[in-house]
Amino acid sequence: MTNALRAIFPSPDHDHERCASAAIAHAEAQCAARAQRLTPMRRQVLQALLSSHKPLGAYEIIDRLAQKTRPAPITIYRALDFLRENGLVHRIESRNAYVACVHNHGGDDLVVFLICESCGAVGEAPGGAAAEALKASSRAAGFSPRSPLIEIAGICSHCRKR
Amino acid sequence: MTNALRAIFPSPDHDHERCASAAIAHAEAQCAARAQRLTPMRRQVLQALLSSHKPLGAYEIIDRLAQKTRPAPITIYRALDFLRENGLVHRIESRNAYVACVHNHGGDDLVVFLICESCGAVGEAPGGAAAEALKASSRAAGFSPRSPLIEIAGICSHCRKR
DNA sequence: CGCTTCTTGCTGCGGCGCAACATTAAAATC
DNA sequence: GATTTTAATGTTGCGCCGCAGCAAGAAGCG
Repeated sequence: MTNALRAIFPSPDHDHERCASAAIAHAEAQCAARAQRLTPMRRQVLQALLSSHKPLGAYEIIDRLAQKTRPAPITIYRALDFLRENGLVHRIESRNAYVACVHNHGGDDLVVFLICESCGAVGEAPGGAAAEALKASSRAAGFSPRSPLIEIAGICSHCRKR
Repeated sequence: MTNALRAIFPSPDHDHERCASAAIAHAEAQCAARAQRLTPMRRQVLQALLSSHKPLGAYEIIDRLAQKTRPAPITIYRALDFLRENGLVHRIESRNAYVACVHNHGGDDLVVFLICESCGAVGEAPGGAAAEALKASSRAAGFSPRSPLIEIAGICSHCRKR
């Protein structure tokens, strides 16, 4: 798990071009497989989120798409809903913001978000053992868990070095 | 941990009167110990939250306090800030709402929230092993965690029985 | 082509959260 | 006790968040 976490947090000098285009390619494949339509609007929203690993609020997304016509908030939310339903985007609850998923995990897989308070980047790690343990223990307590939400704020290694 | 989770989720037929007054007493003790002032406003906000184990939004709190004068939102937020800083109230990020703390844990202790989607009640359990494991593994990944946020939505045992 | 379905646009609204400043109340100091 | 200092509350205002309800346009299908 340690390695998974390390591997997953975006390094400031990774090949982000490649990273983003891989995510787009995955989105296309995912939608094709599910017979879902990755429309221009949805693609634009996803690309806006893929421009960095920092979560964006809906209104920030609007600003970035505001080339000719400025889309209404509801338009963005609908695109985000679609992308989330298809596991392409996550909502960061503690930020009221959204990040593109670069992890290619199953739709209902548990994910741990590492949120750097310095650079704002968000890393996404498989929940793995810890999440399963949480589910198991809450189940043992008579609670029927849907899926745990785990967000960890802190300082990433790259920011700490500086 | 299993027992802790079970013990902590509020049963619909627990002695809530006692539960709430104990929390108030603890708040007074806590504030006295820290030389902090539990003003009428702050006490009222805490009591509003203690009226149930369901998280309340800031504007719901306003409605409940609206006896004579309707406090402004900022007033509530300031009271909530104070109560949170003193570990008397938690914010449920996934709900944009707040619950009174009935767990008497240390200020920076890790807490797991069990949120029943049926009755809306929130149980609070010591994060214990799972939270420590999360911190440890994120630290091993070079990440310096502040404190993990763990919220688990699902159905509580009392609602499931019905 | 006409129909159905999906997607997007438009209008409007309410909750959330706080900044900046003014006012009042409580502590501290003399 | 009067004054100064500090803390708490009130007032005004604003921007983001998230969606309901309805209308219009685009894509798929027989």
